[in-house]
Order: sequence, then structure tokens, then C-alpha cells
Amino acid sequence: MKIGQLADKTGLSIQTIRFYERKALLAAPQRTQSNYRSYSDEALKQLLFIKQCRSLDMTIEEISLVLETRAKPDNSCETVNATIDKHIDDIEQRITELNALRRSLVSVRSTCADNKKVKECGVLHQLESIAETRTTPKNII
Amino acid sequence: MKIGQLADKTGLSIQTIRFYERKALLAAPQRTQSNYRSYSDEALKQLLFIKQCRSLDMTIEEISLVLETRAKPDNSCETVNATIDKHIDDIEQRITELNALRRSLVSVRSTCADNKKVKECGVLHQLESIAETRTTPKNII
DNA sequence: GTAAACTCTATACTTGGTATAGAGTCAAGC
DNA sequence: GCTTGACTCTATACCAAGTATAGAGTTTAC
Ligand SMILES: [Zn+2]
Ligand SMILES: [Zn+2]
Ligand SMILES: [Zn+2]
Ligand SMILES: [Zn+2]
Repeated sequence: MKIGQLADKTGLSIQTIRFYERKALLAAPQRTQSNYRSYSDEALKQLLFIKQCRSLDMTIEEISLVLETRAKPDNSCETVNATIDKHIDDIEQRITELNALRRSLVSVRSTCADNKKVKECGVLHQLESIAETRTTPKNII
Repeated sequence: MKIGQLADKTGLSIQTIRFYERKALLAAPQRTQSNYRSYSDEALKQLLFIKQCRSLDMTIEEISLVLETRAKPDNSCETVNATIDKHIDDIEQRITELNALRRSLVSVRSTCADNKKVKECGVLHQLESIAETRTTPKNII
């Protein structure tokens, strides 16, 4: 199977497939005589797995870890579960941050009604004067 | 004021200040004879304003828009309010996406208890078989 | 035989910075 | 006067997870 067919079957772009290869998520496939990539059905399965992980917003690094564990069928799946648990935690943390952010924004926004002039705008005044009450989130998911 | 002092006063790094200058959030300051940047108190105020906006997770583009409006005191503040409103909307949308993501992840995670082997791991089986039920969020905040 | 469709590599771009290298500048101490 | 350390300058590369070209080579259809 050439890369274009694989892209069609997975719904990933050709560039993305090559990108995953560079990132070592996908093994470098065999090449035809004219240097075209030639994929097996295994590669298709692997890509669908990766796509699934990405749709859950797992990072390349997280996916690498899971793939590594998956490659050894008799190993414990501990790492996999730990990765997912941590990822859930990542996301819950980000939700918490975004909720705090939303509250701050709504509060700032509430200080201006419509049709004011810039010099009377409560929002702008707020943005000029708020002290360091919040810290910016460090881990952006 | 030289850039190091400005960095100390704002809590931003020197590189970040130069970065904002490149992005035209901060006007290019005067230079000393030895080509050092020399800042006014205006620049300090501007940077604190920008920092405030960033702490609300506004993008550089959004901040540009607000700064542009702010520069004309007799203008209507409509643009500012619209920017904030849209930004709140951005964040609410992202929260919604992350909540959906969290539910998916928790559901996947629930299919595996501890201490299984890789070949019996429910999580891995899920990741292999889930169809395209969800779509990946497009706008990552 | 030629044109369209495909593939290859390499490179640049995105966001909001961070982290160097290598060169120049300034102030203090000796 | 000279060195040392702290500071600044520009330019460049790097991070994530791709996307989007350019320019060259290949295959397929007619
Ligand atoms: Zn994660
Ligand atoms: Zn207003
Ligand atoms: Zn926004
Ligand atoms: Zn498991």
C-alpha cells in the first residue's frame, strides 16, 4: 500500500503520516525500487491506534510510551493505565484553570456596559490595574 | 531604563520583552549610543497591560486589537468588549471540549483493572477498536 | 509520448515564548 | 591601564503537532 492509500484509509494526511514516521511512532516502511513507501496492514492498524490516541489528545510522547508497552504482550499494562490516569489528570487540571480564567474574564467584562468611549471603558481600566492575583497556567493542554 | 530593569519591574524575561517588540505589541524604544534599548515609564505601563492580558490567556493578536483601540481615547470601546466576549466564548468552547474528552478518557480507562497483561488490557483494546465517535477539537486554546 | 496524478526530500510556517552563541559595552577593583 | 563580571546586542535554533509549500522524480492513463 502506498502512502496515499494509507492516508485515505486512515483519514490522516500524507504529511502527518510522514511526520509520525519521523517521530518514530510509526516504523519506517519498506521502499519500492523507486523509493516510494510501501505499507503493510500492520502499519494501517498502528496508525488507527495512533489516531485514536490523538483524538483523546494524548501527546506524541504519551503515545510513544503506550506503543512501547503494547509491543510486549506479556508485560504488565501498568504503564498504559498510568499514562491514561496522568492524562486524565492533565485534562482535569486544565479544566480547572480554564474555569478560573473564565471567572476572571467574566468579572473583567462586567465592568463595562455598551457604547462607552475608550477612556471610560471599565474593561480597559481593569486590564491596566489588576494586580497579580492570578498566575498563568504553565501546562497548556 | 534598560531592558534588565524593565524585566525586573514587570516580571517578564528579557527575551519576552524583545519578543513583544518583534510582534509589535511594544513600540521599539529609543537606543543609547551603544545601541542599548532605553525605555520610558510608558513602556512599563504598556508591558504590565500586556502581561495582564496574557494572564487572561488572550492571544497576541487579540491583545494587538485591544491595544490599537486603546490608543484612541475617543473611540468606542466596542472592539475591546467584542474581543473579550469572543475570548470568553473561546474558553467556554474549550471547556466543553475538554469535558467531553475527560468523559471519553474515563470511559476508556474504566475497561481495565490493575495488574493485567498487555494482551488482556481493556484500555489497549479500546484504543484499537473505538470507531470515529468523537472528533478532535480544532481550536486549541 | 505526454499529461495528470502521485511520491520523494527539504524547508519554512504556525504560537508564545525559551535558550543558546558570539560579539560588543559598562562599571568596579587592582 | 587592565581585567573581570555583569549586562546587552543580534541571530539562530528549539518546543508541539502538524501544515504547506518548492522542485524533482515516478507512475498511470490516454
Ligand atoms: Zn497528557
Ligand atoms: Zn468597554
Ligand atoms: Zn481568544
Ligand atoms: Zn490495562
